[in-house]
Amino acid sequence: MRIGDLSAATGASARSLRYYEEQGLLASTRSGGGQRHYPETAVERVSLIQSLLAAGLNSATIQDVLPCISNEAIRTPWLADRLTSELERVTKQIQDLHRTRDILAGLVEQYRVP
Amino acid sequence: MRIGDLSAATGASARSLRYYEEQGLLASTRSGGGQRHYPETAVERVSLIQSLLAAGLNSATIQDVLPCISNEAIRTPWLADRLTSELERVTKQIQDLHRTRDILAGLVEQYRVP
DNA sequence: GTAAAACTTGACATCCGTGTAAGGGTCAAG
DNA sequence: CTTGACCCTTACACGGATGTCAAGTTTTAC
Repeated sequence: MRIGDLSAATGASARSLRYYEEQGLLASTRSGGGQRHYPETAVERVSLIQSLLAAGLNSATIQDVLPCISNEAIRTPWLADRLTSELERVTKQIQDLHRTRDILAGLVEQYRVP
Repeated sequence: MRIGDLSAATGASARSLRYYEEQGLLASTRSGGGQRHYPETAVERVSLIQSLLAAGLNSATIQDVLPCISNEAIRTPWLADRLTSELERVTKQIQDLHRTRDILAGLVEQYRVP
């Protein structure tokens, strides 16, 4: 599939897909004329990238953390620690968001027009 | 309390506190020489601001949503709708983060050095 | 009264994923 | 072929909270 198809399938803009590749997060092959082609599996990979970005990981971290193009999955304690630390961060973030949601819910209650 | 005390009490930098005031989120009185003074209640208010910022609300939205300096709480259907919409956004964000946390947990499992 | 610490305003810098525009090349259908 | 849709690279801009520097003023401690 070409970049437009992948974009349509994932909701990521073509710009973003090129950026992911530039950051070493997403691989593509090129046709004779230089256009990118992706395997079907790219859809899931982009979805994963989007999730991790939304969770607050930056592309360098994702690059470290995902088995990728030039970066075969190497099992090191360091990598496991890194992942665990990100996991803890996200878990804390979820807890904080719960608190914030409660605050917002309280405001909604308070501001509701009777 | 002065800005340094409030900063220490909340973890927000003095820069951020001035920014909150500039955005109409935080009030202060000034001493003769022009230095800001805050009531004790400012600590809680800053904490609230920080939560809402962390939840992805921008300062304009927070200004709309918080009963504030120049912006007395006016109960309008519009405001309730706005808050509700933010509440839904945060709720969805929490759901998405749960999914991402599971993904990260899976990676941790997978990369763990045996 | 003097020095140090804290504060003021203003301006510019940073991050980083994404948008967007320019100028040109590729590909498939008619 | 030609045409229109799609894609390429390069480069610059943005948002928005926060950092940081500069030059000057206020407050506090001694």
